[in-house]
Amino acid sequence: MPELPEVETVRAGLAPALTNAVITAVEVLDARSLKRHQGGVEDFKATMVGSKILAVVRRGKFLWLPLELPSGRSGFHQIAMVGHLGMSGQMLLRTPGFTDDKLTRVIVKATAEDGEEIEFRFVDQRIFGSLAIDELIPTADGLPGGFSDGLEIGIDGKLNWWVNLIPASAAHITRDPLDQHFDQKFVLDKFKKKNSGIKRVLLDQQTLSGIGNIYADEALWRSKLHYDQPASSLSSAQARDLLAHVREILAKAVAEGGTSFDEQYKNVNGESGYFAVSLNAYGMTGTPCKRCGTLIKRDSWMNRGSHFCPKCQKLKG
DNA sequence: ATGGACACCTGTGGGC
DNA sequence: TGCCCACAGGTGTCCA
Repeated sequence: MPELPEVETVRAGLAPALTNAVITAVEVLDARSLKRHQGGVEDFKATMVGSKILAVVRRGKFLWLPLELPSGRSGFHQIAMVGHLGMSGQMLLRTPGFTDDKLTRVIVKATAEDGEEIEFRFVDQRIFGSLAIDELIPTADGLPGGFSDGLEIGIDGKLNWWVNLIPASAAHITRDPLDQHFDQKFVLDKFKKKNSGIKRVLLDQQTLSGIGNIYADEALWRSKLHYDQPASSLSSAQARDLLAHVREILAKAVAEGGTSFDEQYKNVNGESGYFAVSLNAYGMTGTPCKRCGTLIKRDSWMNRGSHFCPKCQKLKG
């Protein structure tokens, strides 16, 4: 479910509450949500409790919280709690005692920087998402691992230790189109080399990250491209146009708090985003194309759906 | 390299 | 009301 705009909405919501918060307790209601954690439930709890959250960082659809271990246990470890929302994950901020969240899998209790007691709840219907402790390793390009909140420079004027690091489990994810170090030439070169359909390439998190089924369909609709058009067949102008649309759509969706159309995407306060009203293709099967009036079609594609205008988005060549 | 199938899961809505 | 099927914002792996 959540793609870059939804994950960024969550990140931006978590950051003010969790930065410099100290974890006091962890409750694991369903161990399957920790399946990507090497070491089991007790190990996860032992590492988390007492640690301080230094920031909330995002690349593509991955989020991580660099952790400062309590003194005496710090050693040389550079670690973070890595979270992924999968298809149905939510990260909610609650005050203790709030009881309305169904399908809660993990609760992290913490004392915020201002002294308030807060709860971070990981809610996930399908359990494709996960939380895990992971090692932070240097980024391949030596640049910041992801987007955070301008906390890169510490109070001493130096870069914080976690800035140019990335969780080992997310190191294969390339930069997303909203990353200030996004390498457009790298992506355009990949397009030229790939004969796969352009939608498949847009969804490949090792080509560019953050795009999922909604925003792929939306970007292709705006660019008048068919999902199976080979990436290598795009002209340079078409490829650049497509990336411009991708950026524009992602930025607009972030500004509107993401896309919500059921109970499966909510921000940290349990509220829906507003981008759904801007959708032109995704989920619009059978409604008139807003450009030409032809009915939007849904094709089964890669075990999911592809929504497009059969007239505006014809396969060419 | 590339495409396809499938595994991991639960919940909802439509048709009969 | 119940049952069955299709479908859902993702990722990783295995196989032709």
